[in-house]
Amino acid sequence: MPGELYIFNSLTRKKEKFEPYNPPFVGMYVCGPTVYSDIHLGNVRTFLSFDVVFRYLIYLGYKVRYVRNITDVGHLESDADEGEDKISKKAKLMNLEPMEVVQKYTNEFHNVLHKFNILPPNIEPSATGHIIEQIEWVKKLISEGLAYEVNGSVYFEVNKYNKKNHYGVLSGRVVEELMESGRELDRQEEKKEAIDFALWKKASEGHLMRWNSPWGIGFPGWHLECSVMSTKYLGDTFDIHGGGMDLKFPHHECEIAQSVSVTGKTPAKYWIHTNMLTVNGQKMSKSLGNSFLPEELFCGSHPLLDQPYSPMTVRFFMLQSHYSSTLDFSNEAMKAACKGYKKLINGLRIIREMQYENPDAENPENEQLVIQIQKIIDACHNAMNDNFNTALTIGHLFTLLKRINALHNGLLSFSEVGTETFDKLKETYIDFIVNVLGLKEEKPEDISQFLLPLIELYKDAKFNRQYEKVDKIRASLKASGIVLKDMKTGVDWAYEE
RNA sequence: GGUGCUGUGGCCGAGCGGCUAGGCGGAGGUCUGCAAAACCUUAUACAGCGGUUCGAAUCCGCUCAGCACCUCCA
Repeated sequence: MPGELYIFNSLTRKKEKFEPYNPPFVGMYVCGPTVYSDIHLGNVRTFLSFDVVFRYLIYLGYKVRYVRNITDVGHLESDADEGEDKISKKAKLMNLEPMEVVQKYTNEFHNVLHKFNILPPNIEPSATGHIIEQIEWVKKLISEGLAYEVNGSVYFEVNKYNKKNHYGVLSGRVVEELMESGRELDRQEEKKEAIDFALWKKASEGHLMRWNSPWGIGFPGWHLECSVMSTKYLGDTFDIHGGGMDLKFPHHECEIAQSVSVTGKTPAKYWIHTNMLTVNGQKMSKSLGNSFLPEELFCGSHPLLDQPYSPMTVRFFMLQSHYSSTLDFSNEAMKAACKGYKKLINGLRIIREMQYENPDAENPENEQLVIQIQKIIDACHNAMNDNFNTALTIGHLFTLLKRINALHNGLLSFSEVGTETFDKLKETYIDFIVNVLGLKEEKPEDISQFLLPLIELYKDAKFNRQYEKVDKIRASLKASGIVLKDMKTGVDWAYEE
């Protein structure tokens, strides 16, 4: 039985015992992508990290409602609430309707996550689907006296909020310092203070995404959607809120300020922030030009890559580090991960088929061994319970794998392990790899690479009149849905109809 | 300038006061027609300098190197 789960809470900067508000239910909100372009591998890391959190909570028996949003409006291009909306800009560039851009990249996003075996969330709300709710929130914030309207835009007044609350609880920032040490902030004609942030922006003439509001035609600010949607689907208070490190400030800070202002409560109990994927020690990001797309990775087409890497290799690679550490991408590390992954997954194939067999009186149950295996099984749980330490878990799984392989090739007899321990070993290994870590077998799709040499064998056997062999090959292919066809022109194959 | 983080053997990467992490790679061995796989054994570490402690990779101080956030970013 797994013990207690501890989570590092960014809000308190401490590891805390996980006690959901309303067990067995758990509410988890994770900030999703802005769908204005393809997601890169760094983005994938974040969603992968939360996928494991989601999976492990389910594994522990919680009923999880996982909400991950799609940002399809309001995310501005340049600094300090100025500049164009990212989606809007892309739409102009591609000569598409903004919602076409949104759909295109949302589809792509789903596609990519699916390849990495990342489970879909239970609810995936979009910002544009919640304009009405967002307008309601802006109204509330104005009536609370914490927001003000200027020229058809509405801003959150951070200073005022900070009098009664602490703007900066999460990121450890102090408002006074923020105001002093800010960068050139001369462009903020509208705002009272540079640190104020937009709740609603007036749409200029050419702006493509526009909605009617009490303040005129406009669109919602970026931070608002998460406050609105998280509380709508998970309640004023919920258990886990997650996102990448780089969202901590200002995005999550603003979110807290908004939610506290409207509901009077800090929205989430546990905040989880995942760390960045780096390349040569630098954060992977589009602007630095060191990012690559999952698709480029799968076919090895990017200059930084010297070979293709499969989705599960990448998944394994990422799980070998802790979500809270930076992870550096390199070809060497990926190649090592590729081998490691295959080793682990070969073990999965073996143990799935393996049955306890042949009790053997000469080798009675080895008490030491049994204790050792039990200990490692417990260690797997303990590792995951300790703030989702997937790297350690994998380490333990490799130790279990040694026993599995030894059983497989007869270096260890089943009776030494005993039925009970064997069952537990099998269950743990499969459960952790498949359900918790979300790793799966990658069966080669291109069957032709097996087919051709097999067909050669078939021809040889036929030529030598080894019909037993011929029939065997035929049967085995048939089992895979392939039929061989003897024709005058040679041997061909077809999918069985 | 402010806030925070990191520095582990050839590479990646856990560990956060005493006990072999692990993977890849290296060396030796077992098995095998050969090979591969697998199994067993093994070497190579905690950026530097001080301090606390019976004991430090792990705590404290300083130094050096690097990163992230403070602007859009997962």
